[in-house]
Amino acid sequence: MTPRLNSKFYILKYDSAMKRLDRKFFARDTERVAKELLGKILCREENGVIYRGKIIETEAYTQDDPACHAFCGQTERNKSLFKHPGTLYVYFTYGMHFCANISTEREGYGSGVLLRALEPVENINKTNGPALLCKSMNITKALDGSDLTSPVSSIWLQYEDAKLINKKDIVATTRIGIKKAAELKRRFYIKDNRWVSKK
DNA sequence: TAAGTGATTAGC
DNA sequence: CTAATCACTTAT
Repeated sequence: MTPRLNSKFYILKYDSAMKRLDRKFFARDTERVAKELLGKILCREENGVIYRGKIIETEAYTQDDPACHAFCGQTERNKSLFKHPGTLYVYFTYGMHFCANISTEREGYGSGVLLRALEPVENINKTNGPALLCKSMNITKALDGSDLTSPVSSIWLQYEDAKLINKKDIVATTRIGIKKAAELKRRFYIKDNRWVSKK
């Protein structure tokens, strides 16, 4: 598979396909995926425009966790959390906001990582909160169920050779905006990053 | 600290 | 069916 230099379209498709994080990355322990997503680049293409942001804050949710949307089992709303790892779960809340998660572990088990904040990289600006980042990239319910690992998906994670964020630069603390299981330290962010959502 | 805003879900 | 809740944001 070699890109033809005279075909812009072909190069774009080739480039995108080769750079995407694959299913194996997501098919692991949810907390581990939440930590390793820090520093990765979330990409979204719409109408020929590519939006990019570096993930700098995440939260882990597993089916055995009372704060997880999947805790009471699968419903029409949360079904994407149960799909194969790397599936996007977008939900609508407070009558006006969308939030995005990525399913983890294995098919049939309801778990995922909430994307809470990005550091702008390309064509986005206000991204320091889970609903703000969705707004900045126009992530809506229409994308719920998307396979982030598919070479033709309009939303994906860019593969980066860069090293994982050093453990000493990852802060692990309590999650925001939940009442149940509020003591669990399943929120992770890159230390000293100015785009971390405010408490 | 409270309002805005409507889908989702649990409980009759 | 009804009512409470909600992994948020913005403006007081």
